[in-house]
Amino acid sequence: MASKASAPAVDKRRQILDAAVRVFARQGFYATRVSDIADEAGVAYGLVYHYFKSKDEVLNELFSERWSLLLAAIEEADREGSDPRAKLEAVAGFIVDSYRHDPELMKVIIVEVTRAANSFGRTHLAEIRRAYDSIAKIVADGQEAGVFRRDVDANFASMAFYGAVEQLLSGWIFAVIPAADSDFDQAKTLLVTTICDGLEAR
Amino acid sequence: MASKASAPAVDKRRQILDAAVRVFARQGFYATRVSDIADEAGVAYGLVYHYFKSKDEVLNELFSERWSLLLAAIEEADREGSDPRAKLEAVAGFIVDSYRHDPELMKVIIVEVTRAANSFGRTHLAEIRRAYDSIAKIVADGQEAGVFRRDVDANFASMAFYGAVEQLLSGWIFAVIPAADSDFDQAKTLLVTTICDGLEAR
DNA sequence: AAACCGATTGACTGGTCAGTCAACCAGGAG
DNA sequence: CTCCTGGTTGACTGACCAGTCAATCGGTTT
Repeated sequence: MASKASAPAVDKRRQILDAAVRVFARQGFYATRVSDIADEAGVAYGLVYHYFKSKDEVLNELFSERWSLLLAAIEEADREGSDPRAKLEAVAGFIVDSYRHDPELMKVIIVEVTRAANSFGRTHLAEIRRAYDSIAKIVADGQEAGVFRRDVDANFASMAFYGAVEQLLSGWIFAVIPAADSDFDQAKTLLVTTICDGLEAR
Repeated sequence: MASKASAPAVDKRRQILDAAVRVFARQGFYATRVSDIADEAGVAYGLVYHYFKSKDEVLNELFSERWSLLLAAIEEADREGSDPRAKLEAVAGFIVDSYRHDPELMKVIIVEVTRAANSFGRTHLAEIRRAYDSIAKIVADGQEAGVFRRDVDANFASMAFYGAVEQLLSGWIFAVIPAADSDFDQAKTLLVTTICDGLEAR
């Protein structure tokens, strides 16, 4: 019987996925050769095809793995948050922390999938949409409760909020804005302040 | 002497650029063959290389052409606007109108350049940044004038604002939010309302 | 009418790469 | 010790395509 001890010393499949993240982040999906992934993972070329149907499937797997966590986090924020604002802060916090924890993976997901309207973005549109919808629901509930104004459509607000978050990550990815630990912490509250309270002095 | 009448009946270079927009928008840059562009433009394959050094240069040209208009528009908004809020509304308005007027071109610019951190986004980073900076300046001036709160960093606010705008276009591109004429008009004011006044009821 | 010249054509080439596959290896079972 | 199985290897191939280039065309100049 195959005991745990006799399992392969390392999970090659995982090894390939992790290597793919690094290479995709560095070169982009299209500029990445399957051989780059294999080299980075320290396995033979053919092994990539033992675990994955195609190069596309590697990226699909990376995306779905991570995005399902995001969806779960948004739904948990909605369930557990005390008020709409706290819920939005939890969502922003999760995304920012995801980036802080694994910037390469988040870069790949955003650049190659979420913002790629012509390739993987289309493929995963349904999953991506689910995130927008969940955020819109938070806003709509806030309106229902009288906390949020009703003259801003909830779907519209959801896009604006998510767009602001993603653009921040984009700024970090492009290195156009500073990305120190303090910046990440500030970002969470600043994001919610901006969207909920607005820029105008009062 | 070459009179205007004897000039080529149609500007083939322009014809190629316009065709490229349509093809890039439909298939994405990477999935587009140079022959697709030539076919769409109704010219021979080789002519594309008569007018452009490479396939990349076609996209570069499309981007730079349009982006310089955007930069000019932002700076004009800054110069002519009566107050910070009006300036931001002018910026949002210009971008939204750009999309309304030529959605395919804006799709290409956003999807293939602005959001492509690994390829053309890097190439044009300086130009893209200039837009962020100009918007940040509008915000900073607003803070200076006491109209905008000072506890939200101007660069941060600029990213949030631009991100919200771009995500809206993205929503239209992906067809996740409705894109009727009335939606475009509403978007302009809603965008500014959200960012300046915030979502909270008051 | 002959030379000229830039615009236009499209067949061709050289290089690249995703995906295949036959062989190899390790270790468990009989 | 031999067979079997599933993980692992990497050379190979078929397709694809960006970019080249020699030939052609049409209008101008002399």
